[in-house]
Amino acid sequence: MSSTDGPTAGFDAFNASCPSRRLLDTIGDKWASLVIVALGLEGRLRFSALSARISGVSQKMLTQTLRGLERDGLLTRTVTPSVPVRVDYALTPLGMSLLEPIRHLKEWAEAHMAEVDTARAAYDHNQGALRTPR
Amino acid sequence: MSSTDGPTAGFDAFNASCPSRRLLDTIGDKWASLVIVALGLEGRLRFSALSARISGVSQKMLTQTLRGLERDGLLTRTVTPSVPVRVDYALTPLGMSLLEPIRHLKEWAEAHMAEVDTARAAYDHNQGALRTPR
DNA sequence: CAGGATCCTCTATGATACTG
DNA sequence: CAGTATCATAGAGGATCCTG
Repeated sequence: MSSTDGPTAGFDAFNASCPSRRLLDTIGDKWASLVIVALGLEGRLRFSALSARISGVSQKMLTQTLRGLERDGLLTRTVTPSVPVRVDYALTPLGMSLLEPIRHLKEWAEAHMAEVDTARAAYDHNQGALRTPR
Repeated sequence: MSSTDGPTAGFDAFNASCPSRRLLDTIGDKWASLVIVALGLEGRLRFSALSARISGVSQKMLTQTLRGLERDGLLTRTVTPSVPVRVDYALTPLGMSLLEPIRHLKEWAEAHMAEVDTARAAYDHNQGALRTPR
C-alpha cells in the first residue's frame, strides 16, 4: 500500500511506511507532542523557554526532538546571531494544522479518560480479589 | 481537564497524569493503536487472527498490549472454554469511540504526510550539500 | 490455541562535561 | 544561550520454551 495509497484505499497502518503509522510515531513521542502543543499555545518560544515550559526534558532530548520536528517541516528554527545567540522556534502552517487532530484527541481524553480510570480500577481490583481465570 | 490535575488552568499535557498525556501514551504505542484499528475494522478477532493481521508483533507484545487495552476498558476478552480454547477480542463502546479521533489523525496523515516527506527530503539534502550552519 | 515465564539484546534517554 | 559529544543504564521488546 505504499505506492498505490489512495485516500480511503484501505488504511494500512500495519505497514511501517504508512502515513498514519508514521504520524503516530511522531505525535506518540512524548516530547514531540509537548513541543507542538507548547508552541501552539505560545506561538513562539526560545530554546530555554521551551526547556522551562516542558519540565523534565533533558536538553539532549529537547534538541533531538526539535531537530526532528524541524526536519518534518512542522516547525521553524530561527537563529538571531546576537551575543549570546538567540534561537526561536515556531510552528509552520503545517505544524499548526496538526493542532487540529491533536485537539480531537484532547477532547476525547477529557470526555472519556474518567471511564478508563474506572475500568482500570475495576480491573486491578479483580486481579487481587477474584482471581480472574486467565 | 480534571480539577485535581495540575497547577495550570488549561490543557496541562505537561503533567504526566493529564488525561491527554495518558491517551497519547496509549495510542502512541505502536501495537496498541494497531490492535484498536484492526478491531475497529474487523469487529472481533481471535488472538491468532490478531497475531496474523498485525504482522510483526511478538506474542509477548500482543498479549501485553491486549491486557493493557482490556484493563483500560477499551476492549473485551471473551474466552470460549472449548478444546482448544478460543479467545475473542472486540472493542467496547468506549474503544469504538476512540476510533473517531484516530480517524482524524488518519485524515491528517493522508492529507499532509506528503508535505512532511518533502520537507524531510529538503532538510536531508541540505545537510549534505549546503552545510546548514548549526 | 492462548499465553505464562525466561533470558537476552539493543535502543532510547538521562547525566555530565565542553564550546562557539 | 544553545547547543554538541560521551558515557552509562533502565527497560522495551524479541526469541524461546513450556503448559492448561
